[in-house]
Amino acid sequence: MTDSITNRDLPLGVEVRHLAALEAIALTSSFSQAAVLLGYAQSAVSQQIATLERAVGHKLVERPGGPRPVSLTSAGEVLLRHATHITARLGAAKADLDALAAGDAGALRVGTFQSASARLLPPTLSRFRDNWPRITVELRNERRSADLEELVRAGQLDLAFTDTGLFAAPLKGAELIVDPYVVMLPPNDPLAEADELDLGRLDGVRMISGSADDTCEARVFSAIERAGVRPQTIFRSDDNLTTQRLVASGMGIAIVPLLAVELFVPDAAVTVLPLAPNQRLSRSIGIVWHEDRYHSRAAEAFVETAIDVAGGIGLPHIPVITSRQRSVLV
Amino acid sequence: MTDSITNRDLPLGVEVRHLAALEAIALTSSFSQAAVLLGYAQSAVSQQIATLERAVGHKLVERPGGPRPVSLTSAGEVLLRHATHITARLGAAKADLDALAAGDAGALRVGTFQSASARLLPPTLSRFRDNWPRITVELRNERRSADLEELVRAGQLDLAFTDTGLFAAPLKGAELIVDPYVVMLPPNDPLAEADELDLGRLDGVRMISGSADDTCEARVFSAIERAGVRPQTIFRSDDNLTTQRLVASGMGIAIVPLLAVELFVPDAAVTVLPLAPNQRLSRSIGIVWHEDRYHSRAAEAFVETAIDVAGGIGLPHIPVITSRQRSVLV
DNA sequence: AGCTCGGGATCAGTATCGCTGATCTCTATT
DNA sequence: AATAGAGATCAGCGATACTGATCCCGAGCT
Repeated sequence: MTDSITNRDLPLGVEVRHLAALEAIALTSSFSQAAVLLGYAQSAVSQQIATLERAVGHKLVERPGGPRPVSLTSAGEVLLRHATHITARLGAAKADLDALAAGDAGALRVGTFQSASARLLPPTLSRFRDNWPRITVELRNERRSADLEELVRAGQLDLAFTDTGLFAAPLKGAELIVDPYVVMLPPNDPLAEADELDLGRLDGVRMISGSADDTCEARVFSAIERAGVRPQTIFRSDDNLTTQRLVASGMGIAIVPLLAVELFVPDAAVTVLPLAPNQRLSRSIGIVWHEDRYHSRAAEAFVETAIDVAGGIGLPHIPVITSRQRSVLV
Repeated sequence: MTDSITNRDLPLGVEVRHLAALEAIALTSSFSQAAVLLGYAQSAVSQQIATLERAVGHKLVERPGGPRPVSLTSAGEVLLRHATHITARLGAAKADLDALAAGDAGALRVGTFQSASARLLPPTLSRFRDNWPRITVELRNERRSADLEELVRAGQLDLAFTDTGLFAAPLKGAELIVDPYVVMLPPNDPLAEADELDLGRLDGVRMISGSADDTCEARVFSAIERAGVRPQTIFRSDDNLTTQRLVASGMGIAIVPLLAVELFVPDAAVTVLPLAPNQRLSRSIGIVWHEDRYHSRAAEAFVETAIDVAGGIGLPHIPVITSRQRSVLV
């Protein structure tokens, strides 16, 4: 370590409230609005920024004068990036200390994405509630699992489900389940005759895909590419059940993680096939948290419960079952 | 976003200097020593902590009374983790603003690890110096590339070479070169007869390995495991050249990245063989930086130079050359 | 042009805050 | 018991971070 003590004293006089002021200004593009946001008089904010600018030795805010909105200079932008992280971190610290104080009560902020919510979350939640009745679980749904990780990193979430499969610092995590990709077909599709699907047969086939920026979609796309075929995407859908309904109505096929398939929805009956053995594709669903943050006993218990539930879903079963009696529909 | 504005005002009155005080106490286990460290009187620190404790509503420091050293409570530990990151972040902000001000002068803190330093760094450095003479490059060597990434994350380094091959947030990076693993053999070793080495032949063979906690070593180990053999590690060495000398003196063989091999050291002549085609193993060497930090033009240029140099090293060549005239020694 | 208005800077004044230095208290040591 | 070392406490002062009033400036209106 080059030694953080000797160079820590350098940011002489920079204090949290200055950074908060900078953020408020960035947000509102106005000193006076920033002031009301922070509960100060306008002159206070004006002086705070002046002090901050003196402290760091840079002009941070561009004041065009007159009624025009103010903006950050490039130095201001640079500092702002750090400021947001610092205040976020402080918020996280507060949350941690609250959680510590709350003990077995308090809140647990959990992030989920669609297909985790569908199958994994309800049983986890209900079992968790039985054992930790005084914990309020606050759920937050995001479309992309990467966004959830970002929220955990920023301290806005205590736990998040993820399907990226990697727990790089500052994230720690546990793997819950390996979820194989399967093909959803209209029940009477000719491709449904086989016991499995070879991606090579998808040339020109009509497909319902996920959003282009989805990790799932990326995985599927690269697998298809690897197989050297070009199906045609006739529709993109964010929503698993929508996709399934589209498939059920015969519009095309879809390749989705098994957990995303709703087997028992009457009007969305589809046939599910595994992929050919040498083309097997899967995602690993896990749960992550921030290594630096206080991991309450409740959070710990939530993770344990999730692991337990995931084990109970019995991944070994499902693909076997589905591939046998491969047309599963009500 | 749940909105960082509404809950930002919660850490009422917590300021940077309080966190700095907490850190100093954690470091010294003493109020008075913390005070001299920070340049305050002892009473000041005492009051700062008191204020901080009042602000967060937790006892943070355990004062056993008398001459016994103080320690942090669990709440103190929790807060400390955040505090270190916050102050580190502030330091990074300072460094960024300095770099911004310095323009084409100033410092660039670059992290390296052994085998990157050996081959990639010198030409990069010399070319960089030609174009950016006023930039001081501060080098820092770490044994493990993961540690370097940690330093970049903490803002202690502006750039770092890496061999983990992944640029997960908050790190961004560029790939420089793919470095294949090769076998180093004593020149007269019977295994050196072949044009390549099949890991399957390593059962019981004496090996010089790397440290057990090294990523390189982990990769090699798992490849060997996959091949289903059990060589015997007779020695572990951190130092590439030491390893090579040990091999040269006939003590055993070693599997190392090609860039780690010193081809022209007189008293360390070894034979180098590629691995069998289906057992090819490589690492990807890249260079990383922090996505939130100010990426100066100099840093940008350094990356470009490194990419350029890496391209010039001509990875295509070397393995071919070595496998042909496979005994390379002076 | 001149006027007006919105928004930031400035300034005086004050209440607060944060530091120092001296003193007090406590506990382990002798 | 006396001592020494370490933190808490307190008075006091100097710095500072607010408020509120005022000034200043540029854009847009008439």
